[in-house]
Amino acid sequence: MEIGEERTVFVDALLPLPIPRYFTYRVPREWAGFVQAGLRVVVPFGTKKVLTGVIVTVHHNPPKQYQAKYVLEILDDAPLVTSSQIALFQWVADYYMCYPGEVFQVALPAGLKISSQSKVQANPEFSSPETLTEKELALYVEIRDKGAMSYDELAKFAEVKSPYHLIKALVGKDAVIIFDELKDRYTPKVQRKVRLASAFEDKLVVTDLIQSLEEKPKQMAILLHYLQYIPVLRSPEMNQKGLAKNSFSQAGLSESSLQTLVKNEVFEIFDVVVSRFDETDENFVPSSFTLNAPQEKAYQSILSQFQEKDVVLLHGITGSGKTEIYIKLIQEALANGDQVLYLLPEIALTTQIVVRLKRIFGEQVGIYHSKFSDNERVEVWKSIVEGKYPFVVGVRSSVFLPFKNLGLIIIDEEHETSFKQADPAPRYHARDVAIVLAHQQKAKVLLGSATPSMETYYQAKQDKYGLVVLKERFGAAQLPEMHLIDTKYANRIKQMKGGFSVDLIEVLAENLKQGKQSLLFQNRRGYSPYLQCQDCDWIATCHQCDVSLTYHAREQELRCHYCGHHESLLHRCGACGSAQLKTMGYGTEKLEEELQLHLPDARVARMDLDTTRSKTAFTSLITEIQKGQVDILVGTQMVAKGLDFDGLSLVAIFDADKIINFPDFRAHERGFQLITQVAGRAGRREVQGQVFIQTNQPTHRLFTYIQEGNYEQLYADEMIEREGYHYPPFTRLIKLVMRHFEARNVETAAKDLGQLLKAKFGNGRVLGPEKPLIERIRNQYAMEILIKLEKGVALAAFKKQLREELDTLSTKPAFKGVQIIVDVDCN
DNA sequence: AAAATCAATGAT
DNA sequence: TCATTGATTTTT
Repeated sequence: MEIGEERTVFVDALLPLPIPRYFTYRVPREWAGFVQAGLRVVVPFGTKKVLTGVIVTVHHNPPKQYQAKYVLEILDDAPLVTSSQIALFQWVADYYMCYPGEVFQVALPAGLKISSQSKVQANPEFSSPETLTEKELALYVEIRDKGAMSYDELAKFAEVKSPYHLIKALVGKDAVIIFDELKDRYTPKVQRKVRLASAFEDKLVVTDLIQSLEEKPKQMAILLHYLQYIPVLRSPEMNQKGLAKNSFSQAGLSESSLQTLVKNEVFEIFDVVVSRFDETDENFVPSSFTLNAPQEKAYQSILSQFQEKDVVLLHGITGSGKTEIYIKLIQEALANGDQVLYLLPEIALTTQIVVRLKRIFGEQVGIYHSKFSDNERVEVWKSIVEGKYPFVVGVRSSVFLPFKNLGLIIIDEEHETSFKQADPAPRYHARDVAIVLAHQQKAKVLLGSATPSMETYYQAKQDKYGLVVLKERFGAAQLPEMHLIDTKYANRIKQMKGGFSVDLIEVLAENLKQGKQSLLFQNRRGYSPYLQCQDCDWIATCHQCDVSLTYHAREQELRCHYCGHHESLLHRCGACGSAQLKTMGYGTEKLEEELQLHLPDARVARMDLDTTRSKTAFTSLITEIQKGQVDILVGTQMVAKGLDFDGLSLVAIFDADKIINFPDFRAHERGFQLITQVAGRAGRREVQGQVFIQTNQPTHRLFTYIQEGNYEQLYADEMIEREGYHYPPFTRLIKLVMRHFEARNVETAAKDLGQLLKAKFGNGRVLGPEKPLIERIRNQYAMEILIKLEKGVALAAFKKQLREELDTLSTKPAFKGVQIIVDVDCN
């Protein structure tokens, strides 16, 4: 080809779809010059659908099998997705056995994905309704009355699964029109501002203006208010920035007088795009602090271990002041010009730690969190691209942000299972992806935890990761004192009042008398997990899941915590009709109520999913507790993470047995972590905290380890167990879940697959198929197969084989309609 | 994943 | 013969 001759430009785009390939589109000539990888494009896909994708490669190879469609739109001037991000998406897809499109889908905030939805509207020129059948007419009338309807709505209205034929008929008769609704979901936040018209940016003119308003006190007040904040006389250049319009109304000044001034062209109103996070603290002073001796030692140790190792584990007991060390490291990295990512588990993020980081890092910090609206996520993404936030505090999905020069990643509460995404693919572990991301960017990773995961601690012991231990609590704080309450014994000597032992009520009462706060932990929301008939033992269950329904007292409802189904409270047994229905078991709601009975003077509050649905509810509850307006807080595991209340001196664990008897190989690890974390909430200041644990097996060794804070012994025990039974960290687990509406279909399919995998990969490696804890959810039956891969197995090759095996299998008749989910490194 | 197409079954 | 439903294929 001649130099200078124009060649058609094509791009391969990554689309947010579960399809294992990129799609090629042709670029219109006018854009050919500036297309590049990382730009978002809007492309047609299928018949009448439009998607947002990202350019992965730009080339000149026309596809041979088909005619490429045109790119419809290019959304960015500069790349919004970096090439290293695309590489990371690919890695995640390979490792977690899903598709790059699925990773792209979760990585990109919805606001950055323009979407189209096909809708139908009535044709205004349609004039011959007599040609329609009765059904068609009804549908036509509905469409006309509603203005527009989506396919889904249509299908629902017409009570058919696929509305396509009906629509085709209506379109054929010219009764309706199909149209695409394109919507860019991101709307920047604007602030309405007021400034003086440029003619008044002169001292003399302003002085004249003041004189002319002598007789108009209301307008004068407005001008003076403005000059108070924007001293135009002294520095006219400040006028351009203007003053927030709402500041006038907040000061109680007249809206109409302001309007008059605007009309007289004294003031002008304009909009600026503002960040959603800038509670711009103009007087912001970075607060400084000094590390105590153990912290300083740990800090130095981390620095020196970073010389050799890319990942260091900071094992510091609760209250040892890990955060100060993080802050020091972050400050150092930022001073170096590096970006920093601070990963936190979902719930911990809405709390005090963020406030504190904001106070220290001011406008440098961006927050990436699901409790914020999607607009805010978009803003963080764009700002990072522009280099505005060198420091990001975020949840799981923030590992997919467009970092360019990360120097440090901190993963706090490293052991938290919420770092692993469970349901829609990609089922990734943010900690592990972060380590890959760090490697990619040549950054260091600091994992922090009081109770590290067995996997991480193992890596540290194997010398793969560095290890720094921090054993002393910060300041004068002491570790809490632990007491076990034997509920079996208490029951025998009739010292139980409902689920409360008399001892527990006594210590709560005593703490209340001393004016101190208590925390009652029970990992179960709602009023009671069962509703049971006293005559025939029948239990209310969900009609589409194999679980009991939880009674929620406030709504007077029975709820399924798995499918979201809810119904009003039953008054008669579903089997025998008896009215003797009784709530069984204890949820947080019931504990709240019983506490109130036992301790009528206590101010009891509850913190669980149900009371903290909104961001405001959560924060207002926290301030209430901080102000000391709550004596006893009843809460689920969300209280275990990152909450520090100074006045909290007593922690009670209502039912420890549930936690440690969980049928899972990680039950002891989880039990140790959870109870230690909850206990750590007690006595953060000078006062020594008290922890009371109700259990019917007080001699269980796990409690001894927890009481002694003996993580090492737990680790040693677990290693023996896990090596013996081939569990992580000695193996890697891949879980296959099969689902189908017919129990028999899943069972036969699972059996087939199990046999095939055993034959192919060896009996020892394949476990199951087994029924999961909950056999049926949303009317879908499930079966599980667990694959254990010992050290040294070539993972990538194995996964490729497994993928091929699953793909060929899914074409077999026994597998028709059976959904197979692959979960790598499952929890 | 979603929509179109193909195949099979049922109603008039 | 047409309509409806379920399964399979295609998407660039």
